[in-house]
Parts: sequence; C-alpha cells; structure tokens
Amino acid sequence: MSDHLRPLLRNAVDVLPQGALEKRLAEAAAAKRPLRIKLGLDPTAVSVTLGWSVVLSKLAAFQEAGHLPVLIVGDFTARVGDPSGKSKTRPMLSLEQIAANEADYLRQFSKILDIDRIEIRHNSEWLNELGAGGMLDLAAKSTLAQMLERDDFNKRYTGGAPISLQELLYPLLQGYDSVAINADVEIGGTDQKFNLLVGRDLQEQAGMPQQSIMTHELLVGTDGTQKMSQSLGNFVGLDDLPADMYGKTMSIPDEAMPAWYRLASGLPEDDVAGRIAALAAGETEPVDAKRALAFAITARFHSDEAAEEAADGFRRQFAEHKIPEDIPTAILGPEPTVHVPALLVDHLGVASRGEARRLITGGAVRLDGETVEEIDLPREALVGRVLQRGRRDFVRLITG
RNA sequence: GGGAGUGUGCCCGAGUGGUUAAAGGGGACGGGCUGUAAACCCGUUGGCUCUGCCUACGUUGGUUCGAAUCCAAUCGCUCCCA
Repeated sequence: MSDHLRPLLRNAVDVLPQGALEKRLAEAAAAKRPLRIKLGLDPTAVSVTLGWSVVLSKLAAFQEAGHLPVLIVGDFTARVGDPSGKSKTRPMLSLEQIAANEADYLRQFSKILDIDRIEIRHNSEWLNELGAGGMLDLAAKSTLAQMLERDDFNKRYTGGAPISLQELLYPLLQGYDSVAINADVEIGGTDQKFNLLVGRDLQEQAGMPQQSIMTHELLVGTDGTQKMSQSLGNFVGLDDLPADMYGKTMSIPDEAMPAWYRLASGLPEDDVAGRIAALAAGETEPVDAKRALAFAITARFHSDEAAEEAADGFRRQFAEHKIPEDIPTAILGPEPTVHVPALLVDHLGVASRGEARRLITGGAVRLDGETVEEIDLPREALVGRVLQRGRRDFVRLITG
C-alpha cells in the first residue's frame, strides 16, 4: 500500500468498489482538483461523541491530502428520522432546534477538523425543491425487495416490527444528497453501508460518476458491548470535562481497549499497533494500558496538562478514596432540620426522593466519608461537610 | 373493505376477577471485592409529607364488594384474505 493512501484507509472496513478510490485519487491528482468527500450528519443529538472522531479524523486525513470535505447537515431528513440501528422511529425536530444543534456540532468538530476549509450544505436546499414528483421519480427506480435488503429493515420486518413508509424512503433522500452535491467519495460508519450504496445507484441514474464509498468500524461505548451513542448513555463526549473523559475511559472493559486505541486514541497507527500487540502479549499490564489510553484521549481533546491533572485527580479519588478537590457547593436552607432525600435530588442528580431513600438504605450516601443512615438530619450536622452519593458525586454543603 | 391476533413497569416477558406495585430475565443503579475492568456475592429498580397514602397494566366508559384480568367503544401494531 502506498504511503499517501494509508492514512486515507485507516480504520476503514469496506472500500467500494474495489480499486475505485485509487482511481479517483489518480484522476483528481491529474486534473489538479480536490475530491469532494461527503459526510452526512443528522443534527438530532446535542453532544458529538468519541464515536464521531473516527469519521471526522478521516475527513481530516482527506483534508490533509488536499481534498474537500463536504458536510451535509440533514436538516430536512432530521425531520424524517434515520432508522439506522434503531428499532423505533425517532422524534422529529423543529428547525430552530436543528440550527442550534448544528452550530454546536461544528464547534465540536473543530477539535478534529479545520472547519474553515470544508463545505457545509443543508439538504433542505434541494430536498425542499424536489417535490412529490421528484420524490416519486427517485422511488420509481427502487424496489421493496431492495430496500428490505437493508439489515435493520430486514430485522424489523421479519420480527414483525413496524416500518413506516417514510423511513423506507429515507435512504433515497440521503442518497440523493450525493447527486445534489456531486460527491466523489462518501464516508460513514458500517451501519451506513446501505445508504451509501443507494447514493451510488442514484448517481448512476442521474448519469453522473458514481461515488466511492468507505465504511468505518463503529466504536463501542463505555459498556463495551453496544455502539457508542448518546441515547444509550454509554458515550464520551468531545465536550466532556477532562476528568470525565479520563474517568469514563477508565471504566471501559479491557476487551474494548484495542478498539478504542485504534479508533479513538488519535495516536499514530504504528504506535497503536505496537501497544495493542504488547497488551495482547501480556507485556503491558491492562491497567497501565488503560491509563495510557485515558491519558491519550484526554490530551487529544484538551491538553497534556489537563490530562495530567485528570489522571492525578482520578488517582486521588479512586485509588486513594479521597474527596476530590474541586467539588460544587450547595447552600443549605434556613430550616433546622434537613430532609436528606431532597438534598440528593436537588444537588446530586438523584431522580426522585424515593430513589434517594433507597440509596440511603443501600449505603450509597456518605457525609465526609461516613455512611448516612438518617432520612432527616439537623442542619448543624451538615454545615461545611461533604455529601457524597455513590463513588463519584460530591457536593459541599455551605450556609448562604 | 373482511377476518385473526396483540398492546403490561427502562426493555423483553409471565400473569386471564381477590396478600399484584404486578413472577422471571435483561439493563441500570447501589453495596462488597477490585484496576471506576472482568468475574463473583448482596441489595434496589412508580411517586410521596413512607410501618402509611397516592398513581399505574394503550385510551375512555361499564359490570362487580373487588379488575391488568370480564363487557363495550376507541386508538396503535402484526398477520391472513381482498
């Protein structure tokens, strides 16, 4: 494999059709024009997760090689809902919400990508124009059997779960984006393979050159089993504080380490390969490998200093079981007796007072490290002390 | 349009008139052990002013001393026929 191609193929699973990318690159070089690299995104969530870093890094690699990332903001399709990997449809979003999410996304993307050197397009631009006639034209060339080849449709269909016609049409809309922007290459996760291929079909029907597609391994979440996603709550966000980024990474199962190293660490490919090999050979202790991984990720999105600090704080809190230094404070009310469950709900993110009571019963609540057993405590017993819920949530109680 | 099913707690799923806030499993959370890993053990998993009260088995209404369980209507979903 030639050196200039290698970074472009990193972490790719499928690169289709065979040889097409190389051909495209050669043509582009000869014509001295950049390739248009499409990445679609649904502006539905709030945080950009570490899972995104895989494709964003790939865009950065293309950018490095002189090509042009074209980001498609699915402001139209967000109102339809992509069924990828989901068993149910997702809610539609308002335009205002979509615009707000988009701005937030770009800010987070800029941690990986030079967002001043990308093209940003909204698919409402052409999909609004498409109209019923255009939609029917798109749909005329696809069959139900073709659509049902898509894995998650297939599963739902055979499992007797509903698939709305709207969802069924989604891949056509997304594929049409490729026609509209003249994509040369489209990248995405492995779950997007079908959609990316639809883009090729529609480009062919439109009589234009067909894009190459490239799918990428999906990063597993902190649970080590399911795909990292915001809705599953198993994610590390690019916006996470250093301590959270470090801590969440430390909580992943050992088995997830190789994948995280490859997909998320941001370390050079050879370095990653070496570390994974050392780990597999038992030359590296798993804990050490995980600390190094947590450090690498934290440093990647913050700084070496911030990562150092996060590592220190982590050691103090979880190895030495000390109360962390920077913890939020909460002002106690004037009442002489304090209802502890209310305190937990108000300041430690407990969902309900009933839940708080259960936590107290279960020994999860501590005051300056001592297990709390009372539901109500006199105010004086709380002032100036640190209330703790579980292993990682603390609040210092003060007077106003 | 006709017919047959089905709708239970975060998810799956049992329950077909009376200790049912609802078996069991998964997930999650918490405690122990530990490397905030895995495995393992234990506990919790509707709300609250908590030895009690309130709300809950798609929705609405009804039968009954009493319903998730029976009836009616209604909404959603699946399958079959057209």
